[in-house]
Amino acid sequence: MNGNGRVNGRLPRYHQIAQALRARIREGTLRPGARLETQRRLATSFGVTLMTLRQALELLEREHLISRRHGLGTFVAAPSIDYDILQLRRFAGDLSAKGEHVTTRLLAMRFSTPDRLVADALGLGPGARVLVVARLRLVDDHPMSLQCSFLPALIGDEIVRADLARTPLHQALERTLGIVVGRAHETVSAVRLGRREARELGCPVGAPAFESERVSFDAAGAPVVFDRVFIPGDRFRITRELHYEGAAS
Amino acid sequence: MNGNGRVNGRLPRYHQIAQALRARIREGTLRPGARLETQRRLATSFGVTLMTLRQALELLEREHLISRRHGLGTFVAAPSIDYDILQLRRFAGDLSAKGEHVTTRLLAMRFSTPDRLVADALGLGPGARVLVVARLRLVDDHPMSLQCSFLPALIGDEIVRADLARTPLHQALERTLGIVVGRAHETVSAVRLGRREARELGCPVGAPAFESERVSFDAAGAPVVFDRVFIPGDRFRITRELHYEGAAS
DNA sequence: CCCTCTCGGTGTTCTAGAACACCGTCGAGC
DNA sequence: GCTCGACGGTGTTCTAGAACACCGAGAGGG
Repeated sequence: MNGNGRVNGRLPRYHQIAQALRARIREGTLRPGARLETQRRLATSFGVTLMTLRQALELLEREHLISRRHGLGTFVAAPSIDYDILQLRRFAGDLSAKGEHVTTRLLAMRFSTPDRLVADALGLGPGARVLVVARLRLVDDHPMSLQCSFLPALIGDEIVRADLARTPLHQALERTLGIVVGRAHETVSAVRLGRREARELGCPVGAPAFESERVSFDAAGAPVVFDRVFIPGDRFRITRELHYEGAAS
Repeated sequence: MNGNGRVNGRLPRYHQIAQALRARIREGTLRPGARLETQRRLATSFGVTLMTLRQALELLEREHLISRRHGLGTFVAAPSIDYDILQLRRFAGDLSAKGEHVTTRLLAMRFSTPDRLVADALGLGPGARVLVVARLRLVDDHPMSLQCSFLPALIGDEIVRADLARTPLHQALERTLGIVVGRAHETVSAVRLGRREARELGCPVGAPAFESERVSFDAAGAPVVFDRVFIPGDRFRITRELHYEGAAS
């Protein structure tokens, strides 16, 4: 009747519902293989429409937390096993090991509202505030990479005081808040440098560069920090060593 | 008013719509970066409700074919494919699993003298001859990567006969010569596409791209093949999952 | 000149209801 | 005893409309 859109300023209703169900699954109230209540029943009990509830289920299915089967029901999916075998080396940027002189210059640190990609990655609703930390990494006083980190406001409040020009962010997180990063997901693409990035890095606009976007998660699986890094292509390379096991048949 | 569900026995309406839009993108009626019509307008022109149209867009967004931006519009995404760097070599296999149509076009195969970098990597003296194999990888008939492989003449003599448009090089090496690649070293950098690469890949000259250079070694540790691959940055991303073990050691 | 605020356009979330489509089961008929 | 068809339960697709939320641009104030 009212088509209210959103009454309160928080997360969309279907996100909230998804979170609630996620919690039930994580806590074991809903065990793998168990069948959820009927969609209609769930909708009623959450006080929303069937369509809205289905949006929530959509999210969960995309995360492989549930599986819906036409005519049968909705089931908690078996936890997918992460068979990540190879321990990937770190970026070859571990230059400090090579005796290079690496420094960090803090460019900016302020609160702001993130763009959609960042907000999504951090699981924040639109309008949430984050702490943005912009840093320039220099090798032998030559700009090497431009890094923007985004932290949820609650975490950012505590981090603001740390001396991020000297202390690695991960270390600050651990010491100040006891947060340990246990997992991260990283995406690297090849892009052209924009005006601002080029200026900070001292490159011509449009120079080829790596852009890395990384989400780090704490031990509980909650997103902690989003990093966006630009590295000019002429100053950096990714190297890796591959080992092909057992050449199976 | 009818809430028809499905009148005909075919695909759901929103799937049909998604297909129609997919076709427009593939055929170039909608070019990357272009803005689609308003959701409301599209809904009207397809004769469906906003909600139904949005379901179609949902599909396309999940496929990374479009990107929707609140307050701005819906845009055709630059073709881009997530890929796990760990499995770079199993290129075709993974994509076809996603339902993409992957083909290889053999551009050239001839003997020539390699440049210094290649010769060094293969442990050859100056003036040695190598077999050069240039291949274009296409995903859904759209150029995806340009790959040049260099093999020492002795190996190349046997490989010339293989149908490299259909047979993976590694497979040909194993079947024809019993050579099994056991290890490889790869370097990835961000570069600007040169004239020739851009032409083959159908990109503007100077477009940002990944360049991967890889040396593969056989079980005895002898270099077997050198690969140089160009992948436009708007069609490819490296993704990886990192796991930080509990500060072991 | 710069900052702010409003405004129109665009995507987003939600409602209330209806008609399907798919699945397993159970009973009638052979 | 076995097969097939109806049935109830469950997920799926769709409608028509409404109220938001977000963004960029342009107008107005400092």
